[in-house]
Amino acid sequence: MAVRADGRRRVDTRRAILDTAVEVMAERGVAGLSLSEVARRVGIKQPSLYKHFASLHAVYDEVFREGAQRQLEAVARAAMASEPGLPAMEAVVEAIGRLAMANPVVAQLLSWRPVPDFTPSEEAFRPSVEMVGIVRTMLRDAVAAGELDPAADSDSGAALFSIVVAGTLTQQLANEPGATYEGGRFSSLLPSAHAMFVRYFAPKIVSQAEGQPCTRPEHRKP
Amino acid sequence: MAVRADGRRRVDTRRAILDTAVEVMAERGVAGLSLSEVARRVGIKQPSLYKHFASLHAVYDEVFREGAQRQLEAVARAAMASEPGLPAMEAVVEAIGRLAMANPVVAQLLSWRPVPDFTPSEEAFRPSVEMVGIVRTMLRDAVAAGELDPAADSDSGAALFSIVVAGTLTQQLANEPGATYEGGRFSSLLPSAHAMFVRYFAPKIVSQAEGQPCTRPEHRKP
DNA sequence: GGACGTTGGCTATAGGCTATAGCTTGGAGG
DNA sequence: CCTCCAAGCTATAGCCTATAGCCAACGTCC
Repeated sequence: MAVRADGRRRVDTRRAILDTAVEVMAERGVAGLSLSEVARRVGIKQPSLYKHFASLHAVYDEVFREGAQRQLEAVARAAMASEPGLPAMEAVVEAIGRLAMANPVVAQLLSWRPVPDFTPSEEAFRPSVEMVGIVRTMLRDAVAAGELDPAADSDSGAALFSIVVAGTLTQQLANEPGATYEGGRFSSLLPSAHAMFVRYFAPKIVSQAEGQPCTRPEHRKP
Repeated sequence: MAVRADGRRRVDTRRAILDTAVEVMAERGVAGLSLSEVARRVGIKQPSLYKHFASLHAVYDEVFREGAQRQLEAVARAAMASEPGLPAMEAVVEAIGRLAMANPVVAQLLSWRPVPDFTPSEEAFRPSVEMVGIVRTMLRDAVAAGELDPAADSDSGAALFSIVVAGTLTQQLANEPGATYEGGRFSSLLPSAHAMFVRYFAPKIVSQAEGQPCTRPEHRKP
């Protein structure tokens, strides 16, 4: 394996390019990435960069893939760590929210299409597809546990779930990109947004075993 | 007023530039606008374009301003045409949805920040600010009519409303940009998304006058 | 131990973009 | 009739992506 004058190996340079790319995007906007600027910061000439990535889009694609992968892992971890059903859903929502606010650039790349002509490759997209599967499983679990109406475990249920979660985060990123998870005007509403979803799909038939027969179902304070 | 060789006047050229800009954005993505391409299509040389707009950002700004203005008008019209309260809210949500799907490019420019370094001028943003005012009024009306809990008429109520509406539309635009309002996987859920909001802020105290005292509030089928 | 292929740099360059400078021209208004 | 200026033009600087082609050093294999 070839070694650079300063002793850095290929993998390191590749890593440096990706990290610097995210850094540049953070400063100039996702669509404002410039390979020339990245090369300058990494300390190589711009054409040398093409030894590591075939094109600007290839850099975007790799940032997308790694971001999707990390998101998938965070979601899987959160889902594992909690009881199946609503607790898992809550944990997952929080995990996505925190990750998005910690990596706003990657979050934008994942949830919008901000770069002209760039659509992620199938390969880069795979983790996202897998994540949708996890979400569907969570919904099924919550339905099975009697915590949600069966209607929640459907395409439109999943779509509404993603509307609520992604909607909150994209509003946050568009309007107050620098905020923290707790401090953001929108991101701090993520639990409420999730509660909105849960209430909408509240099960219609209250179990006869629990609660008084003639009580209105609890209204959690909005 | 000077007249061009082909008889077009200044205003017409300006109009043509703006229309062509939207056209180019539709083809190449919002951030993919190129003044050179616009000039080519309008039939003038690229530097001549600077006689009408000071910069690329100025073109974006004007597209933003006009888009925000049209959105404001659509919202105001929809709100006027319906009973204050929930009917007006429903009408407004539908109006925003239809307008966004009919002008996806402008909708993206309004609700994301897709262009590096571009933030709309205060002037361009004014209609959007005014629109927030209308939304707040609608929420207040619905609370006054006893259709929503007082908690809905608050900053977080308004934020949740915009999460639900903008969230639905941005998911649609990001994932299926070409769809129609009715056909879109997400945009077709806009009424459900709105219902989600309404149910979340359902008034806690049911008027004693109406309904049986011991009935669970209706659960509209999700 | 030496020859050689591969890796990862480099320079030069083509062609696209925004933006500025400065020239030209024809119609409007005094 | 003459002047002025709006709105076109060419030329050019300086940024960008991407390609072509050169070269040094390292690892490998005979």
